[in-house]
Amino acid sequence: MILLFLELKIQAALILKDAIQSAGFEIEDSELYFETSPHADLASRAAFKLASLAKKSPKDLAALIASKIEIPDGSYIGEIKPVGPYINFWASRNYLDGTVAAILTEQEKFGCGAPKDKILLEHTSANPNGPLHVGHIRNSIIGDTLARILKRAGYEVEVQYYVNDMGRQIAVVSWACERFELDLSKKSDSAIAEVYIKANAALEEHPEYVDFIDSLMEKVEAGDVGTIESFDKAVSLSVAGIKETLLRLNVSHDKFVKESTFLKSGAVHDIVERIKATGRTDIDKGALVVDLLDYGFEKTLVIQRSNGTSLYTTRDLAYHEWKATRADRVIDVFGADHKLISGQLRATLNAIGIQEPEVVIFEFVSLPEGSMSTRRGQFISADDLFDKVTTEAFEQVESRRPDTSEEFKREVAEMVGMGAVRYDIVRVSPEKSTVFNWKEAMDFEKQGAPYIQYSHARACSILEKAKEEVAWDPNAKIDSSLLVEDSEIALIKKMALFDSIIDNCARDLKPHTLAIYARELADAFNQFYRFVPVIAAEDEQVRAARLVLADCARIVIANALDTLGIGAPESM
RNA sequence: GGGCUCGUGGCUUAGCCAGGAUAUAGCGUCGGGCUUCUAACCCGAAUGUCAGGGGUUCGAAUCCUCUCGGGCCCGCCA
Repeated sequence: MILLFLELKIQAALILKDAIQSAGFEIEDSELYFETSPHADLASRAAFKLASLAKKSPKDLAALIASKIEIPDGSYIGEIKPVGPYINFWASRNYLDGTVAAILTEQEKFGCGAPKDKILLEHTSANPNGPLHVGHIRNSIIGDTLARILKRAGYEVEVQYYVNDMGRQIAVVSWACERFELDLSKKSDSAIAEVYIKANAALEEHPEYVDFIDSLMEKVEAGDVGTIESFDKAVSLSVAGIKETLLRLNVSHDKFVKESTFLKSGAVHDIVERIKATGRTDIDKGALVVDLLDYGFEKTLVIQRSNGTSLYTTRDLAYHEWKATRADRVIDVFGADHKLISGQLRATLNAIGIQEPEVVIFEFVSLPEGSMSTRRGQFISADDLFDKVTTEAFEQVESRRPDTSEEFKREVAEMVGMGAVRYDIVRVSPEKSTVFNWKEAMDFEKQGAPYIQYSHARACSILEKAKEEVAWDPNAKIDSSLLVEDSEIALIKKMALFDSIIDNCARDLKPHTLAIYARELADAFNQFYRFVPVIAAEDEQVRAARLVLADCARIVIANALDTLGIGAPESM
């Protein structure tokens, strides 16, 4: 793994720190105040911070520090200049040439970090009471993109889907399957949703049926074989459909872990005992509750119903205990409705000395008519969205590339459509609640996934043509110092940022930053494409260098798309 | 009622955690660009009291506080 921008920053820090010390001041690494800036490749605001201490103006101080700067030979830093109170850093030719060389050497590994700890990441974990809807896939897309980012950053990542196979909703599903006829001509998860919606309507009309649902839950908890089988059957049908949907979204899980596992193993019982041993528990109207007041929670947390059965929370505690033993870090991606409960979960785990998960919260996706609900049948299924988007994409391919084969059109439509869905969701930062909008989701003109994919296809197209027309050899040695045009340099610098983007995303657990970077990278390539002739370059050496640059762009765009879980078509 | 969170041009959105150089980009609008490597592209223009008030600071979209508006949550659902 070769560091570029991250290395540039390290070198800049050393140089600046030495200069500040030569100027007679002490400063910590964390006080160098580096920032990326439109005015330079890297800028420092350290002069502002030292100003009051030094009793000098930031401007004078910046000039003083700059005058003490010594750049070692071979540095990634080429020039450092004070501009007003700022100390601006520009990259050297060495950095640009190093970037091109690193991309060629590392290819699809470009941007990867050093090997790190093991992370266990849980995402999606939607209840198996119907198909995934457009709210659930925000979880899947954020979770899957994070998993890809963390892997590229160097972590060993195991991804899990936690399957609720014994809660109240599942009891309703199981009851629904017996009471109403399943239409198995449909996709299995949709068939489940259909009877689940009917069952909920029936329960609302006849509240007396609720006792029966309760008895089902008690039977499962007691290990009644027939009831467990009936729950399992319903859950399997839903999960099979959910897996199909996730596969199409290019989202994968290493394990589907069932809640009931922890009841059967005795882990749920054991963890309740451990919590009791802390002296924090109490009986409130027959239910076992945990006092978490010292963790800032006014209300107690119920971990056992008055009839003695466990709750989702109880089983989730046991699940997290198990996860903590399998990895160095545990990360959960949850919807905003889990904010409070995940805080209580963390507090309880902390109270019994178990490693707490890091929780990534995303806000809800609602419909113009209100929030989505499987129970009420108010949702847009992910399958429906995928079908509509890929159908629209197919029409686009048909009109833009009429001479291509049916198979080509279908493949491109799938990549473009699904890419558009993933990009549209991942580009927005998780803390914003959004309203689903068909028009936005179907728009391929804006700078979304198709824009990035198109730039990749363009790069591939140049290279293909070069192989045919000028017998281009991708392995031929080139002189990258011939890449001197503004748009060439801007493209190289943008590519060099990839490692630090991955690093930042992995640290902050914020995948939208990568989405924005990918778009800017495509932007930089498109400008190069527009302003600089590659195959038609007059000088043969220059042409060879530009072809390599196009190849580098192809590699980095493909890596960025791959990390976003979006396909990179060679032609579209 | 209480807690958490969001509010940035007509619409969508970056920057906010770690306060500093003309506030990011897209869509839409207006104008320009295909005899040249795929125009799902590129270039230019107009559009902002960064929800509103108050405070901290040499300096606030960013920190604190209040108000308003949207979303989510508030013990035996998950």
